[in-house]
Amino acid sequence: MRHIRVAQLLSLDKGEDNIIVMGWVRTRRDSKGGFSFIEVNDGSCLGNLQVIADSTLPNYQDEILKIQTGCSVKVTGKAVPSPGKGQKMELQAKSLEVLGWADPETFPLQKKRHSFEFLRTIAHLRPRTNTFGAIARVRNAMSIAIHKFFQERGFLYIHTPILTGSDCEGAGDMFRVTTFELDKIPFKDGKPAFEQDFFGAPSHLTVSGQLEAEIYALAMGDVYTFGPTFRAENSNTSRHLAEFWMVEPEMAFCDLEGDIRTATEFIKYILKYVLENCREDMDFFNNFIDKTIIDTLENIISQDFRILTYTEAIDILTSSGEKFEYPVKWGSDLQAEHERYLCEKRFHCPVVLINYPKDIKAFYMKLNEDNKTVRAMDVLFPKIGEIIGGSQREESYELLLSRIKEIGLNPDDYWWYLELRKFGSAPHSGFGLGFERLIQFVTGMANIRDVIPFPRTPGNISF
RNA sequence: UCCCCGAUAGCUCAGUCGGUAGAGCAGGUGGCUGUUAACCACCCUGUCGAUGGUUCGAGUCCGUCUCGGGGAGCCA
Repeated sequence: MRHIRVAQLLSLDKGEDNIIVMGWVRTRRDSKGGFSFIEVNDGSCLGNLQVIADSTLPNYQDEILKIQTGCSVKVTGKAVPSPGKGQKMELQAKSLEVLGWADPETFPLQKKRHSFEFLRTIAHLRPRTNTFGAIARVRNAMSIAIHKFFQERGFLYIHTPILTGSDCEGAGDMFRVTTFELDKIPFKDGKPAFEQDFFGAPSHLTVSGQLEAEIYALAMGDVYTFGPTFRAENSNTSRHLAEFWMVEPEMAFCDLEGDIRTATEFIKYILKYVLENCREDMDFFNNFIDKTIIDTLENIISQDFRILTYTEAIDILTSSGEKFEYPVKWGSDLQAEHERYLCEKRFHCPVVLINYPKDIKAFYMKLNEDNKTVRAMDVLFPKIGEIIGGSQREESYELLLSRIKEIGLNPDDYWWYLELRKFGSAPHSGFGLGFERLIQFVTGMANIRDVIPFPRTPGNISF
């Protein structure tokens, strides 16, 4: 007896006896010829295994005829080439044991299509659907591809902290972490007495591992982080989560051009990996979610990304003749409609925008010689907008210090970050990529809440 | 957080001019078939999101709230 997964069984090139398969029933069809077809899925692949259960099985009348969508079963039998259409192999059951029943009156999943909104309310059951099974497999493959890409290039995987004492990372509102009883917080001089809290200081969930990654880049060379990130912003969109996963490479002795090269190669590598390793799931997305998704991915792999300076982008937008709701002006941030015009209408490919005005970018970005712009880079994708944000970092102690003061931050809070520029400073660059946004792009899924198993958004922490 | 749209059977939705609700799917029963989103017939299914108001009468009109969707902002 050999327990194998459905994916393995379906790819057998000849029959094999004494096989055990375990999984969940998707549908049952009875033949009055004296047997039933039972389709079993075990998550190993999109396709179901067709099990043939003959009426001579001892529990045929009592159990097998009562099997419904959702039951878990253990099937022992012989894998044989299927005489029917639609599958190469099938399993002739010698025994079929129901491990867990699913009352059809109350089991919420049906054989028909459900809305994603409904499935979100049953996140404990939605991975048993075709779409969410496919997403889980693609998400897994993309995670592996991320590690493969960096490991093949000698990057070191760094675990940066989830809990942070720096409340000034500057990338948005943070979740507070405390062990205080909320109804009896100790106060001192009208403020919470943080010195009595667990860490003895105000503490938060991280909004980025970048600053810590820089520490390791300036010791190990090329490093990357890949982990959860938290933003307490009240964002209610199809592209935002309060908890999401971010990939953040950081490279020593690397300038903005090297940063762009890595980002471009990285994205293409991931897309290629998914197309090569998740063909069945990608065909599914292409058929049922977005009819152009495979073409789109193949196009992006074969195309060069368009690199433009912020100033060039402003010129293109102002001379485009296009009517925008928000005016285009040098010095103000580009709106979603502007980014969409560049990607979708003008260049029909991903666009890399560089050299943004310093006032609309973070303090740690390296100042250009013009003293007005910084060595920033945003990678803009059609439909989903900004997917990567990165920059060459300011490596000059004096310039970084004056930038920190200029925007009103306290240099004491950044003492260790500043010291990196004092002792053996070196040019270095990095970027952050929103993992779920890339999954959205790869699968064609419209809502980011459907590409993470358990989405956290304002007002939603169930499951 | 702002703008727009929506909430009706387990699911997906229709519901006209204000007159106490319907279809498909699912489920049940029977039939049929190496079937494969199976098919055919019959049967069952409702706090019309919550709350207040207008009205003889509200799923329908008005106010408030909750939740969801699309867009915007913030960003990845």
